[in-house]
Parts: sequence; structure tokens; C-alpha cells
Amino acid sequence: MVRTTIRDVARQAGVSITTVSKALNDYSDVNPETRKRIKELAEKMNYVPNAAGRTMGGKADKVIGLLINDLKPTDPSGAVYGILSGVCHACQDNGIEFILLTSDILRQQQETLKVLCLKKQLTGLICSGFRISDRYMDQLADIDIPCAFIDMRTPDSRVLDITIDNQRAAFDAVSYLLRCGRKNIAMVNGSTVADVSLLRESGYRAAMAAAGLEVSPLRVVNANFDDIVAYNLVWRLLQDDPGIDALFCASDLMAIGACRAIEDLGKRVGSDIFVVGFDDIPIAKYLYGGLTTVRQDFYRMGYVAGQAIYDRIEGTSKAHTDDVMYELVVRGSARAG
Amino acid sequence: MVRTTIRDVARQAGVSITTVSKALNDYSDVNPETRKRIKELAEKMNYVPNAAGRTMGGKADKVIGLLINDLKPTDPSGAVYGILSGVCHACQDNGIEFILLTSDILRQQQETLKVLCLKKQLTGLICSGFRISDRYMDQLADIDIPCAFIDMRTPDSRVLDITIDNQRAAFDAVSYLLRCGRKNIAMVNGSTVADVSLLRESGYRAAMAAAGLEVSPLRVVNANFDDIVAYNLVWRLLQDDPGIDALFCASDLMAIGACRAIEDLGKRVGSDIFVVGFDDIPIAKYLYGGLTTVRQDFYRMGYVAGQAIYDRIEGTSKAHTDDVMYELVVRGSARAG
DNA sequence: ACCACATCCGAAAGCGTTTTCCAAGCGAGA
DNA sequence: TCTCGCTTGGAAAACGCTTTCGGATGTGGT
Repeated sequence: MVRTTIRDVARQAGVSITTVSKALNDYSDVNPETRKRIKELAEKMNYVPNAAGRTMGGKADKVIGLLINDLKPTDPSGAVYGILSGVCHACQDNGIEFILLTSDILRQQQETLKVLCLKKQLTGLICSGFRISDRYMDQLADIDIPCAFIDMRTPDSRVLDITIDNQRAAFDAVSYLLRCGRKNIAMVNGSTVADVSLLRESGYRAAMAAAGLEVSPLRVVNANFDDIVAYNLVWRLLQDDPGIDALFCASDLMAIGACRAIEDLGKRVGSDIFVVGFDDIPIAKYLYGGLTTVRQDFYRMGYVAGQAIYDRIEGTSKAHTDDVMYELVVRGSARAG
Repeated sequence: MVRTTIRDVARQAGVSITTVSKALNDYSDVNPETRKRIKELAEKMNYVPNAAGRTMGGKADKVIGLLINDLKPTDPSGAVYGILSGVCHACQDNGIEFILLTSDILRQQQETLKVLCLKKQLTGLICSGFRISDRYMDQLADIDIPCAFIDMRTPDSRVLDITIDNQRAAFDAVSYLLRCGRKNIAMVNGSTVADVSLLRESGYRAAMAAAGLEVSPLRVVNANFDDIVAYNLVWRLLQDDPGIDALFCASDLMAIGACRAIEDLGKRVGSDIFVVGFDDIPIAKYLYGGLTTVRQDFYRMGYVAGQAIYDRIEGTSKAHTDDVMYELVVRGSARAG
């Protein structure tokens, strides 16, 4: 395959490569007619500027990298997909390059974040799926490009944190259960190293405290965001503690496992036991008369992250990153009176 | 930010850039000790070869692009995500670059596939989500890099088609319904321009024919792979045609909509009406006593596609692309006896 | 007729690599 | 001692593009 170069176009047009470059890049010091002629010719010749050449010439195009920690074969909640497509579309809308990265590369080669950024020539970085225990947090200071984390607060003040107000959302959800008349609310949490888990649990506790209720340590379990684990834990929990009349789950997936356990124990979701999930995954509305849940818009989170990083790169006015809203969606699994 | 270049390393090491380049690329004509010294120094200096520079120098790294047609904000079936992560991992495992592309770029700039490949300097291309009506099919002949399509047969014999045997899978699924004693089986298909729909319908008809049953044209509806549309169509279908005792759906999502319609009409899924879906999406096991369905492994499809394209690029022995298997998963929504 | 100035275009440098080719140094064999 | 060949390292070209700077030409004002 022979690539058409700028030289070919120049030769064909009978001008210098300088002129072709200027014409194609809309410089002012080239005759409008010449420009038109060259543009048409380039088009006809199927000329595509060599990206590497441009970069070398000093016109590198900007790239936002989305770094996903531990990309798994499936994505039951759709969170990763939503974020990914959001970032992707934000990049497209702003005419900036997008590239997907996974932490496997880091792990394999024992690389630092900084080296990764250099290697991929990143102009901006968005990270998702990390936990507060991850060692990459120490490396954030070295990074000198705009950077955002999704769903995790970071120690470095220069990095953007894109997330809903998880604490408040959990507070609202649990408050709703309380308003439904439920008092014995247990929580099925995710993991102790996920920042969102910490925040949601904190919101849960705050709501209970506000209602003057105490929370037994046994009534908070960690199911690692897994439906099967949640099933097992809830199955035992409900037998050990028959007084429980509601469950607040830190993800829909775990809520599904929980609901199954509830039914397998001969109780009814939505009457005997109220269940509230988190995320509003696509099939939440089909389960158990509909799963009451806290809706998060992952696509929007990704989009906002992409837009915000783009704005930082360009130094333009900030996108407001705090409008990533949540919403309590009430369905059959927990409905007031 | 000042990037460390090969020149910096050379200066620091007191050798020429040639020697550094050779040392780092493991050329034989450099003293082992010198090589070691340079490598350590480069490491210490955080030197990362400039990709554009390498490309210009003639050592471009290979890139496989995954082109997704019409990337949507959500991916309820998880198919796109599975394929994506599969390709991504295959690329990682083979040490080849991976890049995600969407057709929006094509549409926006009215570009051809070839131009896209040139622009991104692709060495290999994998396409997903396309339909037989898409105009890009005409452009396949121009592409001179290894190319694969997922879930769509292409006219060009040089491109790989990665897909399960949809016709056979549908045949098996419908045969199973027949073995369950069901005779009035309707089909909820996807779209007439999706290749998989055509194949699945063909399998459905073949199975019915093999059982000596005729298929009324009214008993095949197209719900565009959408759960809501499926709901509406099935809701009407079952009223117009009360004899129907089973439904074969071309996707789980549509099956879910269908099931809902069935229950809303006061009938029971799995007894009054058997339902078989397609895909085995993550929550299929939770619905209606479990959805009987044809399992596809999208991750594996992606991985196989990536591996196959890599093999073509390298000219090495072919990966066997025909082992992308399916499996009928029997659950409550359609169980024999 | 002359100068100032604007318009249009090209020569050449430079970006960071790889790679080809040549030279220097050295030991061994004649 | 001379030559041959091997080992090690460097000079320089090449890749495709952008950008700076200067040169050529034309135009208007004096």
C-alpha cells in the first residue's frame, strides 16, 4: 500500500509542500483559488495527513485516555460501558482523540501512571474503577496533564472528582424507607475499599441516626458488589435477624441477589421486606414488580468527565462537574403505603 | 513538561543516539555492557520513546481498530461491551495496540472506511454492529488490511466473519420447543436488515418445516431488538392469535418484553406460554424462573476476532475462528416436561 | 520614477526516531 | 609486519509534516 504524502499532492498541484500544508491548514497567506484547487486535489487523491508526521512537525493532536482498572469480560451493571460511551462521545463532540486504556498494561510492565501517559502521549486522563487502596494514588502528583477520577475522591486537589453525591443519595434512599414506616433497615454494602461504599454507608448511618435509630454492626454486610455473595449473606442475615423489614443495597446487582434470597426464604419483596437498590440498571424495572433504586446516569458521568477534561486542556471555562445528578426511582420493591 | 528524548539519554551516557537506539532495540552490534548501562540510564531518566518518532523512523507499531456502528449510551444486552473487552484483551495479550472507533466519525465527515483506516494508521480492522444495508459494505474492497466483521456475513471473501452459527442455533432452540410439545410457535425477530435476524428466522422456519408445521406470516414479528416494541407487538399478537403456545425471541431483551406482555395478559410464562430468548444476558437467570435462552459468549467472539486479525497481520498460523460456540441454556421459561 | 506595503509562495530547518553504511580499533593468522 | 575479519560505535539520511523567514511580484501613493 502506497500512502499518498503531502509531497505527492504538491507535485501534482505544481506547488511546494509548504503551500499544500498551508492550504490544508487554512493559513491566510495562500490564495483562495490555490487553496481551493489544492483541497480538491487532495480530496481526489485520497490524501490523509500522516498523524506521526504532524506530531513531529509540532502539530500533535490531543488525546484523552480513559483508564479502566481491571477491565472485566462482562459488565452486568453497565456502568463501565456507560462511562466509556460517555467519554467517547464527549471526545467526538469536541473533536479530540479518544483512547481506551486498561490497568493490565500498568501491572504487566510495572509502569507508573506517568510513564503510561508519556507512552500514549496523553493530553488528558480519566480514571475509572479504582479503589482508595490502589497504589497508583501515590503517582498522581507526578502527572502533569488534566486528570479526572470517576467515583472516587482523590487526595490530589488538581484532579477532578466526577461522582454523584453518594452520601446524600444514600441518605435520601434510606430516609424514604423510613418514611415508608420501615425501621429495621439493614445495608448490603459493596466493599470497604470502594470509596462509594464508604460514602453510601455513611449516608445510610446518617439517615438512621437522624431518625433516632441505632445501627447494629451486624446489619451492615459487604457483598463485594456481587449478586451471588449478596444472596448468601442476605440468606443468612434474614434468618439470624428476622426483625429486618428493609434492605438498602449499594448496587442493583446485589439487590437482585438479596431479593432472590428473600423469596427463597418464603418472604415477599415489597411487602414483607422492602428493598432499595442503587444504579438503576436496565433490567431493574423488570424485577420484583420493579426495583426501587437510586438512578445514576453513567453515560452522563462519562460525558461530563470528558467534557471537563477537554475544558481543562483548552483552558476554557469550566464545565460544571457537579451536575451529575441522581434520582430515587420508586417501584414495586419498596413503595410507600 | 519536558520530554526526555533519545538525545538526552545519549548525551548523558556519552554515546551517540545511534548507539542508544540500538541498545534499546536489542541490536547485536553493541557491547553488552554498554547496552546494560544505557538501558539502566534510560530507565532512570524515565525515557519513553516518542511513538511518532518511531513511526517516522520506520518502526510504526501495529494497531487494531474496533469500529462500532452507532455506539449507544447504554448496552442492555452487554454485547458491545463483551466484544469490546474481548478484542481489547486479545490485543493486550499479543502486545498490539488497540483503538476504539465509532461510525459517528464516518458519518460526520462523510469519510470512507479506507480513509478512516489511513487516518488512524490501522493495521487491522474489526467491525461490529453493522447491517447488511449499510453502505460501507461497498467500500470493503478498497481496504487492504486484515478485516473482520462480527455477526454479519460480508460479500468480500477476504474479510473474516466472526459469528456463531445463528441458523443452527435457532433451529436447535425451536426444535427444543417442539420437543416440549409446543406446536404453535411464533417468532419475535429483530430487524430485517440485521444479518443475524435473517439467519435466526431461517433456522426457525427450518425447524418448523422439519416438524411438518406451517408458519403463518402473522406469526413472525419484528421488534427491532427493543423490549418495549416487543411488549407491544406480543401483547397484540397473543390477543389476535390465542392459539400461540410458545415464543422464540431473537434476543433476551425482546424476550423480557414478551414475557411481560404475557403476564399482563394473565397468562403464565413457562406454562401457558413457553419463551426462549437469545444471548443469555447477565440477568436472564433471574427472570420468570430463569429465561431459557441461547447463550452467546460475546467476550469470546471479541477475543477470537482480535486474535484472528492479529494472526493475519503477522501472517502466522490461523486462529480457528469457527469455534465461537453457542449453547442452549434451559431454565424456567421453557422447560420440558 | 520611486518607495512602501501587501499578497502570495517557497526554501529550509526542525521534530525524534530507525537504519544503512562506514570507520576505527583490535587480535589473529600469514 | 601486513592483512584480514570481527567487534563496536558513529555520521548521516530518511520518514512526513509544520513553521519561520525571506523573496518575488504586484499595487497604490507620492
